[in-house]
Amino acid sequence: MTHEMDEQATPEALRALPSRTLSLVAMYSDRLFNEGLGAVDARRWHYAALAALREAGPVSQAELSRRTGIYRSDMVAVVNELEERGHVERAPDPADRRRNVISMTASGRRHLERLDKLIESLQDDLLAPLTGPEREQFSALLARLLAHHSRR
Amino acid sequence: MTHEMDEQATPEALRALPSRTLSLVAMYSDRLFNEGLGAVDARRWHYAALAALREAGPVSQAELSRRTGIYRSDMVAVVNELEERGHVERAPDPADRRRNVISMTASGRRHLERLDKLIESLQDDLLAPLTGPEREQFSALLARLLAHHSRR
DNA sequence: CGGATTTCAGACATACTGATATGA
DNA sequence: CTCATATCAGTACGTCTGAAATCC
Repeated sequence: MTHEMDEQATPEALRALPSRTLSLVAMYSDRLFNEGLGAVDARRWHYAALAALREAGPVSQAELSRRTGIYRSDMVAVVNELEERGHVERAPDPADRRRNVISMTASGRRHLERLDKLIESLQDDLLAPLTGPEREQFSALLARLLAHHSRR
Repeated sequence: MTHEMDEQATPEALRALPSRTLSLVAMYSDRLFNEGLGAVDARRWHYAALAALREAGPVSQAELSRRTGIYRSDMVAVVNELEERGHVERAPDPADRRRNVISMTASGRRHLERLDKLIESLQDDLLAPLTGPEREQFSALLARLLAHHSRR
C-alpha cells in the first residue's frame, strides 16, 4: 500500500472493513504530516517533544518519553536533532547525575509557535471533507477507541 | 509509540490532534489484526489477496496487485506464502507468457471462509466500545476521508 | 521500439528489544 | 542489591524505488 491501486476494483469484502479504511487513512495522514513538517525541517516527534516541554517545563529525557510515547531509546535521536537545530538544550541534572535536563530555547519556542500554526492547517487538510460537527464526531469516536485499546 | 506512555500526562496540544489519535488507533488496530491472523498462520495481505481472488476469479499477479493495493514487488512474497500453504496455485498464462495466473485451491477457499469469520470477530473487537449506529457513522466518515485523500 | 509483467535487491521509516555504563 | 537513566546496536515490518529479464 498504496500505489495506483484501483479503488473501484477493490473487493467488496475489503472495502467494507473499517480496519482497512482506518489503516489507509492513517497512512495518508502520516504522509501529509511528514511532508508538511519536513518542509520546515521538522518531524512529528519534534512537535511532540516541544509541546511536552512547553507544558511540563524542563524535564529529563525519560520523563519526556513517558509524556510523548517516544521510546527512551529513540528519544536520544529526537533530542539530538532538536539540539542540533538549537531548539532545546541538554544539561546534566545536578540533583541526579544520571539525568539530562532538557529545556527549550528561545529559538525552540519560536519554532514551536510556527509548528502550532502548521499543525493546525494540516489538521484542517486532513479533515477537509468533513463539516465542523462531523469533525467533532470523528474525533470523539477516535478518542473512545483509543481509550479502549490503550488501557493495558 | 507505544509503550507505557502515561496518557494522563500527554500534553493537551497533542491529545487534541485527530491525526495523532488516528495514528495510535490504527496502530492498535494493525496489531490486533496481525496477532489474530498470525494465530492461524495468516497475514493481512493473505486475506486481501484471497478475497480479491474470490471476487475476480483467477487473475495475474499484476491484476491482484491493482485490486489489493499490494505492490507488485511485494506481491511475489504474498503469492509465495499462499502457494507454500497450498491456498493458491501459480500457472503460466498460455495467452500471455509474461503472466502468472493465480487461482485459489479448495484449501484456499476453506481458509478464506475461516478468515472471513475471524476478520469479522476482530472487526468487532476493534469497534467494541461503539454502538451499532456509531460504528456506521465511524465507517462512513473514514470512507469519506479515504475517498478524499486517495484521489491522486 | 515502447510498455507490461515477474522478480530481486535494497532504501527508508517506525516500533520495539536487548545490553551496557552509570548512578540513585 | 534494585532500580532508573541515557545510550547504542540491532531486529522486524511495511512502504516504496530501481533495475533486470522476459514477453506483448
